[in-house]
Amino acid sequence: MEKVDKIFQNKELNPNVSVDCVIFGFDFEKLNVLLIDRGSNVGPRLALPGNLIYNSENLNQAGSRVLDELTGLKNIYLEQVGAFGDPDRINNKSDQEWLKSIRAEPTARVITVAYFSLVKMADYLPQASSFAKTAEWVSVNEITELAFDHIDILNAAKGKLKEKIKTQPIGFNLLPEKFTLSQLHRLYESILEKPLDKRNFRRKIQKLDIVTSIKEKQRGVPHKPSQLFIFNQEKYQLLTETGFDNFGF
Amino acid sequence: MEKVDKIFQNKELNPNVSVDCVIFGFDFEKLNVLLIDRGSNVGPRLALPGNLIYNSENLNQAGSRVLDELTGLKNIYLEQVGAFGDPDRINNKSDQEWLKSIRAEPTARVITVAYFSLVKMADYLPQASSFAKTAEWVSVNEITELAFDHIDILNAAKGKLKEKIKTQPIGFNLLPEKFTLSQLHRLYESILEKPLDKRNFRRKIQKLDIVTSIKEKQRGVPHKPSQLFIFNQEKYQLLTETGFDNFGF
DNA sequence: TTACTTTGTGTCATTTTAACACTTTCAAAT
DNA sequence: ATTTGAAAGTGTTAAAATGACACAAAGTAA
Repeated sequence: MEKVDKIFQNKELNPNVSVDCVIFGFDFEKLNVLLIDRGSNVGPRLALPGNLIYNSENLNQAGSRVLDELTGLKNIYLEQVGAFGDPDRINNKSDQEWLKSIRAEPTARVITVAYFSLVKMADYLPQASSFAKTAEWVSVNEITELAFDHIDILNAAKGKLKEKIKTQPIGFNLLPEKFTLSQLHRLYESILEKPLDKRNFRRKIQKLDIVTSIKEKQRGVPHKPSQLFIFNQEKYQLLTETGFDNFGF
Repeated sequence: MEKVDKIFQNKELNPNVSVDCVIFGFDFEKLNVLLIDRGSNVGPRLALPGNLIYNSENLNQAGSRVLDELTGLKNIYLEQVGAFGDPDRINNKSDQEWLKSIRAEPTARVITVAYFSLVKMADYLPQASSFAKTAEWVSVNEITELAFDHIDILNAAKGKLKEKIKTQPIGFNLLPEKFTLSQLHRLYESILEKPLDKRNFRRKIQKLDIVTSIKEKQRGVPHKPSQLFIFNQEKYQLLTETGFDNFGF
C-alpha cells in the first residue's frame, strides 16, 4: 500500500496533465462563459480557468475542483469535452512566462482535459467575489481570442453542448428553478444558434410534458406577466423509459 | 529553439499520458473490435491496443501511430472518444506486472486518451500477420471483460460511434468500396443495436441519394444477386450545404 | 387613457415515419 | 430438367410530426 502510494506520487501535482473548464452561464439573452482575466502584460488577456491535476484525484474530481476553487460552487453539471494538447499549444512567449509565474515547476509538455459545466449565472457574480483571481462573464459571441489553444477548446465545448441539448434536458441547469417558456425558448435559440418558431417550440415542450406550470406568474414586468414553470424530472424519466431518444431540434 | 526542445523533452515518451485505440471492423454480420492477446498469465487476457505518447507528437498522431504499429494501416478514420484515468485504473497485480514488462519505466499515474477507428476488416487479417504482438478480432457482443478500465473505454467508444453514425456517413469506412444495401443495412443495425425495417431503410438511403448504383452485381451467391453501390462523397457534400443535419435514425 | 411590450394561442398543408407481404433471381441439390 | 432454399427487391397507407403563419390579452409607464 505504501508502495502503491509511492509509485503514484499521490498528493502531488502531475506536471503533464491539466484540466480546463468551459463554464457556461445564461443571462436570459445569450450564452456566456466565465473567463480568467490574466491582466494586460500577457498575450490574450482572457483564458479558461484550469489547473494541473493531482495524482490522487480522478479527472472528474479535478474538473469539479477547478470549478469549485474559482466559484465556490459544488454539485454542478459537468461533462468532459475531450483531451487537447499539441506539443506547440503554448504558442507565445508571454503565455510561457505567465505559466511559470503561476506554477512551481517548469513547464513540461502538458495535455489538458477539457470540461464544460452549466451554472446558473445568479449563483456566481464575479464582482461580489473576493477571490484572488479575477473572473468575468463574457458573451460567447464576443470571444475572438483566448490564451493557448483555449479557443479550440471553447469551440469544441460549444459544439458538444449543442449536440447534447438536442438529446438531454440539461438546459435547465442554466435556468433558475422557476422559469418562463420564453426564457427556455431563448436559451435553446442561444445554444443552437438558430431561430426557433415560438409556437412550435412551446407546442413541442408542452407535448413532451417535462415542464409543469406552477401557481405563480412573473411580477413587476411592464407587459403581460408570464406563467412560471419548473422542470419535471419524474416525467422526463418516464419519457426515457418509453424509448425517448431526442428532442427533434 | 534548442531551449524549447529541451523543455518539452521531445523524442521522449511521456510517462503520464497514453493513447488506447478501439479499432472497429465489420464482418457483414456484426461489429468487431481488434484486441491484443496478452497471454494467459495475466488477469483478463484481452486488452485494447495502446501505448505511451511521445512528447513530440500530438494526440491524433499518437492514435494513428498506435493503429499503424499494430496493423500497418495509414490514413484511417480516427476520432477521439475522450480521456480516461482514475488513479486506481491499474486495478490488479498482474496488470501492473504486465505493464512493467512492456515499458522501460516504472508505472506512474497514467491518464489515457481513447480513440476509435473504423477499418475494413479485410485490410487486416491477424493470422496473416507476423507482428510480435498477437491481435485478434473479437465480436463486441462477446466482450465481457478487458484489462484495466478498457471495458469503460469500449463502451464509451460504442456510444460515440452510435451517436456519430446518426449524423455523419462514417459507416462506409467499415465497408469495401463496393457494397450492397443489405450490407449497409446490417451495418446500421449492428451499430445502433436495433432492428431497422428493410424497406424503410432502403428508401431513406436512396432518397438521400448518397449512394450510387454501379453496373455490377454480386456474383456466385446462391440467391438473387444484389446490386452493388458506392458511396458518393460529392452528393453528400451537396446535402450538407443544403442544411442536412442527421439521418433520422 | 393611451402607448408600449411581451405573452399566449390554433389551424392547415406538407413531410416524414412506421407497419406490412409477396415476387424475383440465382446456385445447389436431386 | 426440376425443385428447393435463400436473400433481393419493391409500394401503399394511416398516423404523426413539422413548418409556416397573425392577432388578442395583460400588464406597466407615461
